[in-house]
Amino acid sequence: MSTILEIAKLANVSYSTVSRALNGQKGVSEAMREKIVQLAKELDYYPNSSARALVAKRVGVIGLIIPRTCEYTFTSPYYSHILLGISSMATQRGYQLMLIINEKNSYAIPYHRRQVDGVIVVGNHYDDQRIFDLAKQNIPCVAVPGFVKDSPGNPMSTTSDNYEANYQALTHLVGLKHRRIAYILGHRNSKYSVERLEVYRDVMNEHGLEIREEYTPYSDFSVTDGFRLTGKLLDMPEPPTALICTNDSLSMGALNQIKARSLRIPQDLSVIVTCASDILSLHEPPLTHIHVPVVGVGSAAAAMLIEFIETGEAPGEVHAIPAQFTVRKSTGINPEAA
Amino acid sequence: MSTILEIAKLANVSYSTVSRALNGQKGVSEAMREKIVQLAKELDYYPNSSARALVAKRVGVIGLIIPRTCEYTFTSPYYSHILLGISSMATQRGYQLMLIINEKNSYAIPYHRRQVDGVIVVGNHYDDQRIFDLAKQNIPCVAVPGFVKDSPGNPMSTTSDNYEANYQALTHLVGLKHRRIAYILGHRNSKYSVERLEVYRDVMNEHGLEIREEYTPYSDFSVTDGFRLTGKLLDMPEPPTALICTNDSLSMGALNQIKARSLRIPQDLSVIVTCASDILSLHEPPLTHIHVPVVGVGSAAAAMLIEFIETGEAPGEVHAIPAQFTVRKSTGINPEAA
DNA sequence: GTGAAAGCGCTAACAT
DNA sequence: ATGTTAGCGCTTTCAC
Repeated sequence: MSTILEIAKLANVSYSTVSRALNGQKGVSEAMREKIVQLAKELDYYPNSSARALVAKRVGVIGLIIPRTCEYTFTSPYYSHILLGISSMATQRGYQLMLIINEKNSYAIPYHRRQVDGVIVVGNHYDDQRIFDLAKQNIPCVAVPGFVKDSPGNPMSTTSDNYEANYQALTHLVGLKHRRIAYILGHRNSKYSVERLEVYRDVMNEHGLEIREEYTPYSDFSVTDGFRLTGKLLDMPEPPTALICTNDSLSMGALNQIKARSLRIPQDLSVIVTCASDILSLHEPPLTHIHVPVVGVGSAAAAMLIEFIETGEAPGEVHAIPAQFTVRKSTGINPEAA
Repeated sequence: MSTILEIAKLANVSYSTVSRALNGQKGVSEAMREKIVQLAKELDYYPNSSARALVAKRVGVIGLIIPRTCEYTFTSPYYSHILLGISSMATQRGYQLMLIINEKNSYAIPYHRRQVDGVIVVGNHYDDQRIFDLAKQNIPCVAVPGFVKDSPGNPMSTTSDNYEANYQALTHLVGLKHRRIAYILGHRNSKYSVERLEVYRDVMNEHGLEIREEYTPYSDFSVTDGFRLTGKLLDMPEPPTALICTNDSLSMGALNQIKARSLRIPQDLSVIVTCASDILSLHEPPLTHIHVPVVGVGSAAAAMLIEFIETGEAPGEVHAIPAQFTVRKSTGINPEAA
């Protein structure tokens, strides 16, 4: 494993010149720079990051904290796409990611050991006090996909703004004469469920439609629950004529159920799916959908954190990226109203 | 951020004494050690890992390489459980994990920069030459879940041994008088598909049963494909009376399809699922299954790599952990033979 | 049992 | 344009 010193010897210069040349600083003749760069290539030289970190007081690593409660993170397209976003931004800005799964102790330790320059906490469980401790200790930190309440003590966060897109989606259904609209939500405590239910109520009230609690069931976000709950909704004496699901997995389960019953979309049932990934993009008919920009949420989180690490300034406490509503072929006029 | 020096001052000793005390080395009086440890706690001291790495020539970090082709890694229970295994072993042995997703250049760079002491490559695509380059450069490296051919040039790997468990499973079905047995495989190029098909042929031949290619379809490993292919199998003029699926997702899709058609398990169809996770563990009836010990495969990979990093000795080139076959209630006598 | 000093590989301020 | 030097925080000889 070659060092700067060997290059210096071969180039017949001091090693500080080599350092300058390799770091693109001025004060080196072009000829010498080329010679050194060439030599570095030949010797298969790479700078030792520990040595560099020691003097720079920066390691160029971001800690990705996956709380225990989020082990399922990996299995959800939602979270895996957030990770992709974080990862691509980190790479682009020259940072590495350190994976911290199931940390039993304080989330601050990797920072104290100077293994990371800051952390991104994946998860929105605001009962995990350790997330707030980070902010209190002034450790560079972004929570994603954020919290419901963004009180002053909260860390920075990035998230998606789902109100407007959902408002459009529900209004679209009402415009198609649907009156019995179901919305399969996620966990009862999730930010997203709270948010979605709020829009649902707003739109229904606005149009003087009845709000039935059984039309907005909570779920565990899974394919299976999507399948099960859709079945339950369709088995009601007065089944909904339109259905929205709150994430990819639920949507997939719902579509399976509908297919299983040989119901036609949108003739028998209008469906709007929410998607973070593209696993539903090939569905026939093309789906009217709400696209949640999670890759963007992830990359925004990384960008925000890096900004803070490098400048010490928080670019706003919360960064919300709007979801997009797109009409395609899975929604149609309510058959009962035709 | 406090250093060893501050502790030394407060304790009125030199900083080498502090280092000894904190690292549990002998040559420090018990009284002094306690005083120093106490002081460290009060000052919220943590050793700077870069400084330590610089002298130790070890960083205590393992690189987790997720090739581009494995982005779906995160969404598959199979892979996410491997990650859990790797992660828990790494933690236990005091190593951190660095996530390297979608690396465009050589996989060797993080090692050359001394950011990691070795790498685990997740994936079994033997068309990725960069995996073999690692081994050639003598970089500590384990591939998981391994390759089909383990020729001398291959890196170390850990994997699951599925022959025996599948042999038992298929023999179990034959014993229940099934003659038309379907096996939904994974990708055509996957190690697992090759392996499974081999057992399938062996067992069928052994019992003089006809091998029909349409009973062993390839898939993309997904829930959707499990659903679709099961439908296709059941729609055949001579549908199978027993079905095995090669992973969690396919199994889930298959069960959805079977439920969708209101077929009874095992009266109408015997089913054996393959599972790495516990997402199917609550199914009714309880499923006869092949458990693939992927968490173990992951932790074995990490253990193997760490062993190699610390001792320089390869603990065998391939480490295969046997899968387990368990009979429960989802398999029964072939109704046509009753 | 404890201290002094060298050195890990690098950057950066200060000389020349 | 290039060299010299100090120092980042730590471990580890080698003295005493």
